[in-house]
Amino acid sequence: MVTPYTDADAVALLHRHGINPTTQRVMITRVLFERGVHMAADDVFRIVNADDNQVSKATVYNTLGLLAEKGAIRQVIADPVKVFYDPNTSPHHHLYDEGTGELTDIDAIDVNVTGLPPLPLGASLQGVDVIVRFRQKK
Amino acid sequence: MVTPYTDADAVALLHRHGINPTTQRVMITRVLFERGVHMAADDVFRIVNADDNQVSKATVYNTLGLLAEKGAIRQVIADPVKVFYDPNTSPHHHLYDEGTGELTDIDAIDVNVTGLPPLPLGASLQGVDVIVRFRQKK
DNA sequence: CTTAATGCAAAGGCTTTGCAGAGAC
DNA sequence: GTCTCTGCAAAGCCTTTGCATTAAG
Repeated sequence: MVTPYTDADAVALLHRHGINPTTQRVMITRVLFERGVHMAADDVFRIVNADDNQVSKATVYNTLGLLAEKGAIRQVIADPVKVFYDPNTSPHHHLYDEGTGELTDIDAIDVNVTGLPPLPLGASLQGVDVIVRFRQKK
Repeated sequence: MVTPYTDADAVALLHRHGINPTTQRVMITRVLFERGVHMAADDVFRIVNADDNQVSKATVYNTLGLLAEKGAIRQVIADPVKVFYDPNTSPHHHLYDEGTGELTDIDAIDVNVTGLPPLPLGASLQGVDVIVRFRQKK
């Protein structure tokens, strides 16, 4: 499903995270937030360039890295081969199909993680990832 | 810390998982289980070849993959760049330092994950990974 | 002798980097 | 004019693969 997400929305989001909203960054942001689902860098690259726009691979990688670093999106490490980028930054978890490499969301509403130990001194928590890995029975 | 872990222990472990215990496989198994900590394939490769033994990179990768597939060790996907292999297959979770890439264990004894949704039909659970990501304050 | 495992080197996929050119203010 | 961003291509890193060689029973 494609949620309405305008250039103005993207610009606002970028500003909110202290990122200079250039043409390419806005395009990349829109691709992610319109669809609202995590994708790999390569997916973003392909989609951005689908409708004749031109954004280089380097810019896609750099921008995704920047967005993640600034907290506008979230990196999801679940696949041994590639990183997913998730526009959903609210607490939620992931279901990972080891057969297909497909990643889907689990709402965090009902999920509770308790009993975690305290962090090392001077450390700031970046997030708690819960990844449920499954495989289709053959 | 290096726990006593003999060739015979390694052979027994391999047998238990239906793996033919060849010289190289025993060496690799010992490296992991003596130290008892997760390491990347490259670490294993370096250690195995440290004391003049000769095991090729391909064999290290193949063996680690085989051990993981057979359930003798566990793959940990926490670093965007490389896969860790963990000789500890009992339930436990991980603390990941985004700055250094260092991975440490969290006992699962006190950790509880509740409220997970049911799996898709015909799926078998491979595991639930909890990864606590932190970063040193600068 | 037959089957399985190993080693080497090359290839592959994802990501990062260096640097020149283009764009923004 | 200065500073930032972009694009291209090359390089980097981890991992896999193909195939000939070697070991095992």
